[in-house]
Amino acid sequence: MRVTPENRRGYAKGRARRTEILDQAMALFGEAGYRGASLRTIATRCGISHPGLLHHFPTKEALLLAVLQRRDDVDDEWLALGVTRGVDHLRRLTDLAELNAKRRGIVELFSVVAAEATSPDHPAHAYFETRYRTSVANTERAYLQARDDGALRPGTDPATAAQQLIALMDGLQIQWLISDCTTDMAEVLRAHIRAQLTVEL
Amino acid sequence: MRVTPENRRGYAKGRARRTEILDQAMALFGEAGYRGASLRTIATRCGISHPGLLHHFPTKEALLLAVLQRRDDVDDEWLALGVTRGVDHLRRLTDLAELNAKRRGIVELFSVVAAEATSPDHPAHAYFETRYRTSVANTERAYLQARDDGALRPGTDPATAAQQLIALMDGLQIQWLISDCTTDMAEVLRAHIRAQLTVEL
DNA sequence: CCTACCGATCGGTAGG
DNA sequence: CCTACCGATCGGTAGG
Repeated sequence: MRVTPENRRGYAKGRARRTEILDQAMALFGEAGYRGASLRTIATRCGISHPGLLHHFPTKEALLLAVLQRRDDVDDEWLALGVTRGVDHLRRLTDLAELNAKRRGIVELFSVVAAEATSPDHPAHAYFETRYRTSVANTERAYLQARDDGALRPGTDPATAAQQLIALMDGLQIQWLISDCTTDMAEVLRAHIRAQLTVEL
Repeated sequence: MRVTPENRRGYAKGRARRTEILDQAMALFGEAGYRGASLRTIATRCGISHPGLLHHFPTKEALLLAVLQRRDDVDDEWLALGVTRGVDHLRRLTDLAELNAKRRGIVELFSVVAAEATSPDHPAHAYFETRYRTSVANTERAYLQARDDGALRPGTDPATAAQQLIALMDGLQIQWLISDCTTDMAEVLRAHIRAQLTVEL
């Protein structure tokens, strides 16, 4: 197919529409959960009909997975996985908590859908299973590197510390959401990590 | 009304039915969340029709609140609130995690519904708001008592430690559920608390 | 991208 | 406790 100005406009429009759908879907999945969100509501917020939405994403399930995948891509890039290491990586995680405190929608999305997805038949079950495994593994690697750098307090087990840190982040998000954002997630996280280190965070 | 054998049997039967409904509702709310659970499914599992269920609990919302309240009553009694104090109370919380590892349904119920209830319009929103506040307050009191007993490591702030411990318990439950019960919740909790104490846990 | 529709399911009520 | 029903809403499809 020849690339004419019309074609380019058409593709750009389609991409913009897809992005708008993903944004609105993220917000509603966060507010109402996957089960509680309806395609009609998402579509209306985008100014289209719900069969119009299904033209871009064939099923509700595909839409959810696209939303989750996009958020992960953005956050993984922001975390600079593979670049930062050791204590730097741990600090980066507290920075992420600080950033998340300005993005209620994203925090809602992951908190609510992760809880839903503990059911084995939930469409995002496998996604979150993998996500937790890799999150804990990445964090354990950071603790191991911190130990190699002599920054880890003796008696701190990297594997246990990794499970703790990921659990703490998730639990704090729930508290932050239910307490109407009065919990200082980043500061509570930093206090936890500081107690594990022999160096400044 | 005179207490005849017939009355007693009638009341006992009603109580037994109510208990069965609460048990089945707890299980399904945990599996599917509040929004995802239907009164018809709960009723069928009890061997009655869904209008039959609504004879015992007037609305779905009332049923949810009754389920949550009953679990809290049982757990508060088990925790022996007001009896155990200081380090004993912290140990009691790790014992609760150990007990919960044998009660997947209850863990699911609180994890899934708490996440749902972060929405301000969720029927259990106020319930969880209060629940978190009192849980954190009770835990902070235990840390303060531990400090008075000279059992708390210097530099550990009781208010922060309380937020951490509650968040850790909630986050570990999610990990435990999604990892198909391979996470050792109680042991990870104990490692966290030990690092804060100058005495044995 | 639309309108119009499908069958299924929801919480709750009427009336017994 | 039941049957029978209400209006609303759901995800998805037909057909254009």
